[in-house]
This record gives sequence, structure tokens and C-alpha cells, in this order.
Amino acid sequence: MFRPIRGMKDLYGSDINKYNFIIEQARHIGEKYGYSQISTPIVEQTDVFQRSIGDETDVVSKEMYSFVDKGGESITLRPEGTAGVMRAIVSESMAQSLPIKLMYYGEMFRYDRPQKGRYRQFHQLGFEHIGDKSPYTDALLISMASEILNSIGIFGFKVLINSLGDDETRESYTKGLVKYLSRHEENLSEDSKKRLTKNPLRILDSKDSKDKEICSMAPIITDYLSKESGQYFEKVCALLDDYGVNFEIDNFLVRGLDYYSETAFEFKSTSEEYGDSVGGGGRYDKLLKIFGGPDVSGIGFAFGIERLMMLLDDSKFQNKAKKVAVVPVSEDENDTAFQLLKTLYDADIPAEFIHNGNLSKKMKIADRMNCGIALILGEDECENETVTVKLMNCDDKSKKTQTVARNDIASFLKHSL
RNA sequence: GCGAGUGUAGCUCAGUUGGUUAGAGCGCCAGAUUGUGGCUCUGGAGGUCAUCGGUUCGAUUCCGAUUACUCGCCCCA
Repeated sequence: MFRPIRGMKDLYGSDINKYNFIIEQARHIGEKYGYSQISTPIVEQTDVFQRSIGDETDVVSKEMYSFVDKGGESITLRPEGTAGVMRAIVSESMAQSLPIKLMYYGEMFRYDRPQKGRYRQFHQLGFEHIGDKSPYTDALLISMASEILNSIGIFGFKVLINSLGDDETRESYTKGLVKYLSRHEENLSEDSKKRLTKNPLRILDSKDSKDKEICSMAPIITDYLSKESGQYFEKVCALLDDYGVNFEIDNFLVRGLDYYSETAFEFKSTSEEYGDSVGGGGRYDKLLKIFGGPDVSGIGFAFGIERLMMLLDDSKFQNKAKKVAVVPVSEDENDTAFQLLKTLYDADIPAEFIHNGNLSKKMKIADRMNCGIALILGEDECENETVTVKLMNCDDKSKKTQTVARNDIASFLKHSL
């Protein structure tokens, strides 16, 4: 028997309902905040990701789904959405008129070991706001993200926020951090020793207990922020306060992709179901320029849709019973029932044609298909031009079945559904 | 890439200290109920006990390898 390949899942039933619900809410709110939708290809030239995300990141160095196509070109299944959107902005000359606000959603691919809340094919929902560098923009974006979480019924989360500062800040901070960490190099984990030369900032969010201990005494980036970056960050926090966003400053928050600068943030679930990050993002100053666009800053974030789905209650996303079952008693009534079905469809009433087995069997199928009402057509009904209407979920025996003239059935059902 | 756990019916899981026909609940099918689903009762179908190899008179059980899934680590959504 075939199964989906490792780390990939079939999405159906309550899951697909959750998925659609999340997208629907996000689109609605995104529209309110002025975002328009974009859909970019799932595959890009490998360079699109390599150059923007950073060679030293895990995403690029070990998690990319890269292939050589028949033309000999290296192509990659997108591991995240931002790079493709930036490429599209340049390819389609959208940067002519700034600012641009775009939202996207779709599948992403990362080749790592599947586990809870992590798949090789997963879905992200993201927003990018380009060409408008201001604390107001940052605060608005973060606040919108919180609103989206609330709108889908997720309230147990907190926003972690940090500033990575501008280039200057990061350069001097990295120096200071390396200087401090080098003194404790002996006690760092093996992984962190390697990071010391390759990507020292990442040591900050190591989960190794010794690393954590060493980091707790490390210099913090806030102290290194240039005057501008510092004021910028303070303003963002003040504005979030004004909007009542529940956030927490986390000086150890360092995002996994190289392109972030200034404001960085993450949405962390506080649920028992899944207590890790459900999304994150930050500001990027040079991304568009990397793709040959103008030198303007942008900010964006993405949610992991599967991680949001885990926080939603299955039972609230089962298919609802709003259908009508058309049930002929015997084969003799099939054609009349088939005509009746057409009447229902013409009146936009959702209906199922159930014609296999004896009547008892048909009723069972109607029940299983979640039909709220069954229309029974037998010899008598055909003769009298009526149908027997049975309310499947009604316990009051006197109202459970009734006879309705066939001509009136559509309007009768419109009132009952 | 590393570590741990699990693999028995469609699903959730018992069980066999190594021994004839491997069980339950749920689901499915049929009947009681040939013009009425849910509740009840009766019967039925469905298993190479993950795969391959080893030990043994005999392996679903013990051992090994493989594989799949799950959960951690790294990292991330």
C-alpha cells in the first residue's frame, strides 16, 4: 500500500476545514490592513534562497529540497516564502510604487526529521510590508498578527520581541559577544563552539543548559544598539503597549535566517497542545537590494499553519449537517426522485441522491452522510405528488415526519434548513 | 545528521513465561424490521502478528538486521 512520503500528510476532513478557516480569517484581516494577495511558484532557482537566507543557516545548509532539472539548472522547493516574494517584486517591477503590502500562503518544504508540529511539507501564511520603515509599521504588523491569532480562536500566546539593530550595532555586538563567549569556550557545547566562528548570535538561543548559563551573563544587544536603533525599538514597544498587544522583550531572540535586522519577533504558544513557536518574523533591510531591487527596508512574518491547526479543537471543524437526502423507496421511484433532486439543486439546496439498498439501508446511509432531512418518495407519494419529509434530528414524534406537496418542497426546505 | 520508543483486524489496543483453530471494543456486512436511520439483540466477513534472516522439534513471542511510524536533540513554522 502506498502512503504519503515521510514528513508529508494528506489534508482532509476537519483538518482541511481548519486550514480553510485560518486562511479565510487571515485574508479578511489582511484585506482590512491593506494587503493584497500574491502567489509565487513553489520552485525557484536555488540561488534565490541561498543568497537571501544565508549559506550558514541550517535551512540552507541542510534542509533544502534541491534538484537539478533536465536543463541542468539547480532548482529548490521553497523553504520559506519571503525570498520568493522579494524576487517577484523585482521580477514584476512592483517596486516602482512603494510601499507594497503583500500576503501569501502555501506549501513550504524543508528536509529535516519530522516530529510534532514539524513536517517536510508544511504550510505557511505570511505578510510582507515593503518600503515603509517606521516603528508604526512594525507595531501595526505585529498587532495585525495578534489579531489574526485571536480571530481564529487562539488567545494563549505571547509575542517575544527583540531588536537586532542596524549593521553597525550587530557588528559591534557580535564582537563583544564573541569576546565574552571566547573566555568560556571550554564550557560551551560542541555545536556552540562551531557557531562561535560561523554564527555567534545563534548561541544565544541554544537550549543546552551550560550554554544557557553562560549566555545569561553575556552582554545583551540592547546595550549595543545605536542611538537610532534604540529609539526605534523603544517606540515600537511603546506603540504595542498602546494597542494592548501582550508582548515580552527577549534579548536572546535571534531568528534563524540571516536577513533580519532591527525588529525581530516570534509568536510563542502557551498551550499544552503545542508550546512552541507558531510564527515569527522581523525587519529586513537589504533583502530587496540583494534581488536587484531598490535599497528599501521591509518587514514581514509568517505563521506555520499546521502549528495553528494543532491549537484548534477538532470537534468544532467537523462537517456540518445541512444536506437533504433524497430517498426513493424502490427503484420504481428512482426517476421521480432524480427529478426532485434537480428541483432542489435549482433552488440551491444542498442534497444527496441515495438509491442503493433497501429503504432501511438508504436511511442508514443518509444518516451517515450527515443529512439533516430525508425526503422519502414511494408509491403513495408519487401518486399524490407529495413527498414525506423526515427530520433526522428531531425527537418530537409528531413533528418528525410530515407530508408536503411536491411543488412546495423547495420553499418548505428553505425555511427548515 | 544523532538518540529513544513502537509496529498484532479498517481504527484503538489486549495477549502468547516459545506449543493445536491469535482476542476485545469500536467500525463494516447481513438478519430481527421486505415504507424509515440513531437504541437493542443475533450472526458474519476481515490477520503472511511490519519485512528478512538466526536460534529451536516448533517463533507472532527470544536474538539480529532492515523498514515504517512516533517522540526527542540539532534547527525551525
